[in-house]
Amino acid sequence: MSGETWSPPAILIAVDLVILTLRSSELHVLLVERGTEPYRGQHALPGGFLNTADEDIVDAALRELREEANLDLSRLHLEQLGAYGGPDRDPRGRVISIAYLAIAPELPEPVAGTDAARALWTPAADPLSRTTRLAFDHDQILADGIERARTKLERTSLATAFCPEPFTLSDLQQVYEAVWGVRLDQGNFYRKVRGVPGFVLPAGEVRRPTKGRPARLYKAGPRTTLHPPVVRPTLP
Amino acid sequence: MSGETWSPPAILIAVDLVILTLRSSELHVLLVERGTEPYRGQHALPGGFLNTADEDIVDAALRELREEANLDLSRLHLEQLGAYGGPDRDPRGRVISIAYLAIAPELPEPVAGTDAARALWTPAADPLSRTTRLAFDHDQILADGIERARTKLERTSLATAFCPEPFTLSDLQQVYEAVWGVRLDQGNFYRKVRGVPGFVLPAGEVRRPTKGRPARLYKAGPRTTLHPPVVRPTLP
DNA sequence: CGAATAGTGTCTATAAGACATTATACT
DNA sequence: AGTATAATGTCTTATAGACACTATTCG
Repeated sequence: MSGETWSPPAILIAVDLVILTLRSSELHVLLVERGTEPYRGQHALPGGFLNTADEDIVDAALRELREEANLDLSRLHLEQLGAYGGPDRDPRGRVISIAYLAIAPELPEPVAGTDAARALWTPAADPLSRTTRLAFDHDQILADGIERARTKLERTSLATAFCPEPFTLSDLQQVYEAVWGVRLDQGNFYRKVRGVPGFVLPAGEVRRPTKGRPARLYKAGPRTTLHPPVVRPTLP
Repeated sequence: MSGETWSPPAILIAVDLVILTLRSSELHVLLVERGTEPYRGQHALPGGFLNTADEDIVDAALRELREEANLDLSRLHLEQLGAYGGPDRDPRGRVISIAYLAIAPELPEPVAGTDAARALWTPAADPLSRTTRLAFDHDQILADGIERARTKLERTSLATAFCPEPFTLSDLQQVYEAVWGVRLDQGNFYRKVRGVPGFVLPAGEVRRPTKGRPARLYKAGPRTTLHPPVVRPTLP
């Protein structure tokens, strides 16, 4: 840090959110349709500008989260993805966006809130196979967010953040399958999960959809880092 | 910039660098001694403010890198750590810093450059055991940088970025041992590394320190992601 | 030769993958 | 009974860890 007396460059700080959840066993991301230029009418990640110079960045992310999505905020995972902002990112001027990854269990009423009319859940298919391009560099941010979620499933208990509590081990397995886009062997998955002490804790019992044997219920345990990790099937 | 209804919050964008390298088989980080307030005389990560509103952030990071460290820029790894900036981070006003992790092999002359007098390599011991506190939130940034390097050693070929080419497998092993702070079995390490196709490629042969059998030389291969990963010994 | 470092081989414990089997609900 | 889902068990294979052994240089 050196300079002291020159006027600061005019740079706007934005916050963008990659909000992931599971809907009917599929990974979904919350998008909004832009009502103003630029990229009017196109889909984009929810977000907005920092209100004041002394607003905390995480607070701004939480504010946007409340405005856009009606999620279970009590069990919310929120982490920063990073800063995005090439000089030509926004035609209105220099904008640097701090992107956040948010993960929460689905709620009965998925989309409602101040700006709800503009918000919609869309399948978070791999950006490559995505038909429409997102505004700004949001395709890149979304891809980074999904990749972050995928890698963190291996070594952290992030998967439980997708599940309303209490959940069954089948629920948890569906999280891994949906986020990774693979099928896992049920028996091996059970053995793995229950072999990591503190990952999940027993809760009670219930039957789910009037079909088959009732499943045991669990809640997230105190362990946040997984040893040994739940390894993703090797692709190459 | 067009005329806006509200003037943008006065926010300064800074770039800070966690520059890691290996010196005499120990992980070191480049620090500078601050010559101005605040935190005058205290150690800090090298960095500076964005020059202009249209300067690319990565360019600013590279500029600081050139100013502070005389490293092998041809084999440089540079990745973003994230944005840091609580409202009270800097007493001079609102500053949001984009932190980068830089990794490069050591050069014969380690520190020299424009602001070289202020720069010094210090052992990157775990921040907990560190005796002096860094300025601002740089202890946190440094800890995040080291942790990022540690996890990326497992699944990427990042370790080769620490080694001047060509390198021996012992050199590479020392990288893992220094960054992870563990001892690895040589035989198992050889088996592992050579079992990942494209991780390292043969180069020639040489003897290193007039002692013992000469070691084969390698250079970094095309593979950047490691399958299967080089797993860190389980701690808990 | 001995010391020192490089590299290979081998045995064992552990974890993963495939897959069969049992368990418990429902209609 | 028949079906559907949950949970456990078993066998095989791959991999990690420990460690002994051989190889090649130097003095």
